[in-house]
Amino acid sequence: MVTIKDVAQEAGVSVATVSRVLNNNGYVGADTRKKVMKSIAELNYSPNEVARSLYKRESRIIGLLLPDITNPFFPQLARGVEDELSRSGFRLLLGNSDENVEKELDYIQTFVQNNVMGIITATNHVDYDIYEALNLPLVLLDRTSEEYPAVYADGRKGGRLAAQTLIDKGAERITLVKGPAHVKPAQERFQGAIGALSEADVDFSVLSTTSYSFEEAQGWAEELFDKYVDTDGVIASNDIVGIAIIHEALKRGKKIPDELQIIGYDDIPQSRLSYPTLSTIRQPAYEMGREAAQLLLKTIKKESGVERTVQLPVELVERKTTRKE
Amino acid sequence: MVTIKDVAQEAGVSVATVSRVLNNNGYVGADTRKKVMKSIAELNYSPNEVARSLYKRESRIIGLLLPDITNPFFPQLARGVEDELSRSGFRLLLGNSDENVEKELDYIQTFVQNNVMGIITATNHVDYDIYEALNLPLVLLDRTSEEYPAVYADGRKGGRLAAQTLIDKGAERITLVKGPAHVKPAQERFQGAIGALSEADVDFSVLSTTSYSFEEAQGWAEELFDKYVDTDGVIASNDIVGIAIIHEALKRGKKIPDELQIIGYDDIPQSRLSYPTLSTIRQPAYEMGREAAQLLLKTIKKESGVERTVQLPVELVERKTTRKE
DNA sequence: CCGCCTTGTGTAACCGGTTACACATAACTT
DNA sequence: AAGTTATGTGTAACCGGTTACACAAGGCGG
Repeated sequence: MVTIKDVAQEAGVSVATVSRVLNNNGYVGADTRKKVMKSIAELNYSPNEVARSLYKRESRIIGLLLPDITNPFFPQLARGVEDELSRSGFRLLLGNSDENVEKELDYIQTFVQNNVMGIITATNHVDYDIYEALNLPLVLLDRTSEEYPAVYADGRKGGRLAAQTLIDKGAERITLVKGPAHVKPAQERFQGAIGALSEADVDFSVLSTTSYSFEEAQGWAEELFDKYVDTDGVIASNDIVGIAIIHEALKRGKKIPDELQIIGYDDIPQSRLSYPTLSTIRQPAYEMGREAAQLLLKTIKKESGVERTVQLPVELVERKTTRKE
Repeated sequence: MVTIKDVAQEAGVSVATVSRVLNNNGYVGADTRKKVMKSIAELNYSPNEVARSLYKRESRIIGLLLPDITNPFFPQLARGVEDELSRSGFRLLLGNSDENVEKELDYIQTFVQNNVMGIITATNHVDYDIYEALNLPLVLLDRTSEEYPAVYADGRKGGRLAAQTLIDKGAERITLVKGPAHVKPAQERFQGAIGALSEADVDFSVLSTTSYSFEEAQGWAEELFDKYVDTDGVIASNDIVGIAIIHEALKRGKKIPDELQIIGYDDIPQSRLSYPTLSTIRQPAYEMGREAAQLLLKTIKKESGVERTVQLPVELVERKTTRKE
């Protein structure tokens, strides 16, 4: 490993001078600078971030904690975060929590141990002590909070919009699929939908589910049609479940959207590739990731007047699983 | 921030003793140990990994470089790597290269600067100097190599299997979709398919594509049916493109699998949710990630007799876009 | 010509851990 | 009882950077 000492020796100067050249601060004579640069290039030296981080008590790393990168909604968040962060030279320490408190605390701890400059987290447990004790810039992503800066899309409004859409398009026996109870955004969109349904003149039933996974989505879909045989409108808990429902409906010979309308949530990329293409409530995931990164960067730089929360708009994307009026 | 000094002071011992307690090495008296433990708990101390890493010249971080986490094949690899690695207390520094050399080199450099203990990379550029100069355990993932340990599934065989399947099931005018030229695994499966097609008695044509993205997949599908109107069997470059082709085919009123058979590649989770469900060549992505992590860990621990390469089997998954004999 | 400011560079302390080494005491050996 | 070994603990060097401080030399105003 080539260190700053090697460079100093090669250039015939002290390590302090090399450091000054590297960081472009303090006084350095023009020809000294040139010599040092030459030595750096010759030795192919690049400074050790760990040593730097130790002294400065900062780093160029931020921690990103997501529930499960395998759920297609999250890679987009992650890319948004990464693309924005890497423009400022930051790197990502990534963790999947599986919505599990222990894993989460574990990751947060190692983030801290590694001197991360900030944390972006999609947690359902902001209330835990660890976040409070955390003396670090923190941004919640895809989650709301009064205490911390947060970037999210309006789940209540989204749920409402999903329900209202089906109502407007003439669904009369709506089934509302409720996402996992411990996942906060799932509950918000559920509440929104319940609100709109309650105010309207429609029958509806609720199917409770406990996961978002591909493996189980098919099971929920089967359960749905077994229990609510004559439903003519389904509000899915997310697009994965929505696509599973399309699939099961076609298998059972239901005509979409004439006999059955379906609306998803998230607008993951593959929703445009389902058949029929899935109407859904779009959350701008990539944008959310970018916004969270920007917010975190501003907090790190201690810029004044930084927004506490950024709420991004949800939007109805009409495709082929809902009727044209 | 509470440091080892604080703990030492609180417990009335030296930092060396605290360190010995932490690392469970050297001699420590039973009651001293107890005192130290108590102080650690009281102060809620957890050691700074950065300082540790600096002295030991090692860390509990490994670098993972993937082309694009937004492509549904890769999150599975990433989860496999993470799940396996976290069992040994390692964390993941993640980068997306977009198959772009500069980004790749940039990430590799920061990995090194952060004292990562090893790197897992899905690169098309192993031949670059930087990997050679890298004095670090390296494992290639989803890529083959003579020089470095590698974990991959047999692309040639997979391509061959895809083609042979369509031939066996009676397709007579096959279209082979060729993935991006700079992506190595894409070329291997392409070569495999070409091989099988050349040996058989079928007409076939090749459609060249330059990306795997959701956005463009639909375009490739349209182009395919515009150019090769009467094709009755498509070998897609991956499942995303495969699903886009199903979609376009249904839109054009083709009967699947009677008039048109389609076979994908990868077996991403959503392939089970397409309609009709996509027949495909399965790569065990999660397993591949795990294997790569295991291989890397073994290399780090300098275990002897570590395999150079792990080739995982590809497998035909027959679903509804291919005929039953 | 003298005092002061600007410029340029080196020395050494520091960040928070780990560990080689020194030293002291207790426990065995023979 | 003296020598040897095992046990327990502290001091200080070290990892590779950054920076406070000291010091020297040159430029400039009065």
